[in-house]
Amino acid sequence: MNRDSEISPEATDRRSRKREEKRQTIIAAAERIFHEKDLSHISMEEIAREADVAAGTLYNYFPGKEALFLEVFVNKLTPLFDEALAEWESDAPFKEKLRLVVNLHMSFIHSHKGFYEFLMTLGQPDFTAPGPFTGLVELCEGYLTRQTRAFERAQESGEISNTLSPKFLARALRSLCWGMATEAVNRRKTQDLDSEVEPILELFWKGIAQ
Amino acid sequence: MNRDSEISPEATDRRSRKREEKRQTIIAAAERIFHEKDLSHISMEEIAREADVAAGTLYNYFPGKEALFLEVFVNKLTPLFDEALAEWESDAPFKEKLRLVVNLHMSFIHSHKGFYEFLMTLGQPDFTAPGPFTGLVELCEGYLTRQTRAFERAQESGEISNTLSPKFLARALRSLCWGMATEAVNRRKTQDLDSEVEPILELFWKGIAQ
Amino acid sequence: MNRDSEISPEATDRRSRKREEKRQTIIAAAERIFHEKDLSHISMEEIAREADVAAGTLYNYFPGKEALFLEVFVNKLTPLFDEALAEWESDAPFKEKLRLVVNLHMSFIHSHKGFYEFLMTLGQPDFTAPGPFTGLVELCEGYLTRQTRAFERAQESGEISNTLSPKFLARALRSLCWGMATEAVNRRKTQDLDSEVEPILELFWKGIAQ
Amino acid sequence: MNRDSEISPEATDRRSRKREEKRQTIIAAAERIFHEKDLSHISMEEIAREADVAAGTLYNYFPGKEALFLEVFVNKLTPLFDEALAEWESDAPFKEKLRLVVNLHMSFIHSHKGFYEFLMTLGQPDFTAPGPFTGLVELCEGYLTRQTRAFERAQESGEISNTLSPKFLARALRSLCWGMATEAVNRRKTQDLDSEVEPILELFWKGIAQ
DNA sequence: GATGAATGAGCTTTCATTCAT
DNA sequence: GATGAATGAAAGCTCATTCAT
Repeated sequence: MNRDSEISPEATDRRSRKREEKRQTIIAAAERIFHEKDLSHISMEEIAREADVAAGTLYNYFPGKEALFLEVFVNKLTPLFDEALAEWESDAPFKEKLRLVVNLHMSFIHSHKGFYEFLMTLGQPDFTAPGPFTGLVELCEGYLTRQTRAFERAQESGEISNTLSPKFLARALRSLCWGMATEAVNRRKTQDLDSEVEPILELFWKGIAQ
Repeated sequence: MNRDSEISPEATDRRSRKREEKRQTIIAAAERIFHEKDLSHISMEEIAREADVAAGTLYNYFPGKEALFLEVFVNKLTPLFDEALAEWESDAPFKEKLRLVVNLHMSFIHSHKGFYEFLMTLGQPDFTAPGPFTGLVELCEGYLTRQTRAFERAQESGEISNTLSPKFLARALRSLCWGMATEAVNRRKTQDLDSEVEPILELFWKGIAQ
Repeated sequence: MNRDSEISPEATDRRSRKREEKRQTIIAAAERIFHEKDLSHISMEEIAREADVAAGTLYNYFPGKEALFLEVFVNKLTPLFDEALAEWESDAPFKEKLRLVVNLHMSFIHSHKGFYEFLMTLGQPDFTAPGPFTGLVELCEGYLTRQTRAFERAQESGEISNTLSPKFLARALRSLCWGMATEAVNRRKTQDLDSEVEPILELFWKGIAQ
Repeated sequence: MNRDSEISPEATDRRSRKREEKRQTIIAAAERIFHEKDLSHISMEEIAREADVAAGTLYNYFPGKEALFLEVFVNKLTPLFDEALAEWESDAPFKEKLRLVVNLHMSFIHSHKGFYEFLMTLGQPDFTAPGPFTGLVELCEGYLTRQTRAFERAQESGEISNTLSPKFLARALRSLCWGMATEAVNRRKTQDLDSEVEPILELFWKGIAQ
């Protein structure tokens, strides 16, 4: 009853809106830098400079470096995964869904290459041991699981061959997308990313077609 | 009569043999540690301890940390690539060569997971810009190029479909192998690595078969 | 007619009463925390949280951390010293007064151990040099002086031996109480604190008895 | 066989002698500063400056700040305790031993005031919980235990009254010495420290004499 | 050549204090 | 008056690299 007695609800609202905006400013700054560098080469000082705040300010918003990046990852990956899953669970023909999902991932990687590099390391002992990035590992696993179910259903309905396990297919698709996109991005041929989609689709589709 | 006049050739030899031995001792030590940890978490002190030399000694053999690891990578990758290329250039049926190469890569990854994780980061600006690991990037590119030629020849001879570019195929194969092996290693199901080879082969082969 | 003309005395009163209440709320919060931790491990943020106000508010009531704690100490010590002095200045037999005062101090220490620990550091250069805690040093000195006079009077009236200087006796008594209480509290034998009173009294009394 | 092969034993010796000297230089520097300030106000940087080395160098000799100070304390306290125990275990008349030990402690405090202040805080939860200073706590306890036995023997032989428990006496003596010495030092009347010995002795002796 | 002590820039993090709202 | 976000100067600590021996 004490501390709120003199503050109008609107003021509180505006403040928390501003706060949320700044959180996003910081996350965006971290993301921009992450785009260019390895996690271990990014300093909090650098993020602060990019976000145009003092170093100490970061700690008003995130308990530490790892927590900050966890949010960066989760914030970016969640909408991607949601969109992809909506696709998988639609009624379109399987090949169509495949094309759309590959497109989705490729263009995401196009603009978020650093994420995928980092995600490749999530299996390292440091991370699989319960730790700061456990939440992220789980997020990715969850997505993979639901993707696996999409392959399962397609096999059951006879849309694709059931020679290979659905789990293998989900992983293989992921590997192909990541690998190809990474290569393209690394070589700075990002304009060609779209042109990579059809070959992947063709290779993969021929590989699984009934 | 010149400044070398007092050193016998044999002594020089023995000295340089000893020197080379110590170089290898250090490289081997670095490799053992790299097997367990991220590059940025390995300290020169730690390598020195593992190699049973003083920290300063490392700098008599390598100009710095990055140069040391460059050698580690090159030393391990060269024999792998050589063996794989010998395979590609043999006269066996293409599908057979494919199986062998996939096997080769998967089992290498099995015992050198850290290498692949590191290699995934080589495309980052830090590295593609001329830098300490340029040599490594070139080594990998060279391998990829020669692998590409193997696909080219197989298309020319009609052994495989020529719908997809050989360069795409070389990269797609690499992505599949790395992606699948990494997953397997991450999940600690290393004993199952062999069982991954056949699915990859099947998916890929169906995708490219004439 | 002057600038206060629009504020009724009662309103002013109520305001200053409220202000004083909040001051006390803050002091009480700081005291509760001080009970558990070293001064240098207590943050203003923590005090604010405990007092259920914002961090900035503390600075409307106290110029800074040290000033805040100065008040904490003075507020707690003043009643203790007042009670002890009332005792010393009573007409009871000296040994009885001694017992009561020892009891008073021991039980105070029992529930305010942190205070005494802190007081032990007041002699450090940081503090004896005129500084934020000068007021506290003076308060303690004042108490000691009046306690010294109690010993003086007892010597003059022949109640105790006058071999030792009254100033020495006052300090020795304080040392004994603090030392023994601290030990007891440190050892978590706080339930035994009462049983420490009699030995102290006996040792001290035999030491000064006529 | 590798790393030592080229280094003569003398060189090794000289090096470790130098190392030990520097250790002592650092400990001495830390001690000088500790003499003036509270532990929590001393920074590693400051110690390094006083010892005329770089900040990082400190960490070549001690794993951290606490470990450094632990050594400071143990190094200074051990000889004091040894000397005092030799005294206690001698055959001199008890009163004589008492005088010597009081003298010993008082003059030690005279030149190491900071130590005693710190020691007073050793009972705090932070420290009694197993932690960096556990070793120090044990050292002090060990001394107190042996001092307690000295009182015990004196009671058994009838040299002193056995009304009070020997443990109480050991603690009371310590409290008196510390308290009185601290006061004297705080007031900068260090020249008068010697004159404090006799009053303590008189008070304490009358208190325990048979 | 080998050694390992010394360096110092860099890191992440904490926190008393200020100040716009 | 109250708020809490922002500040920035520390702090403790790590480590690649240098260099006298």
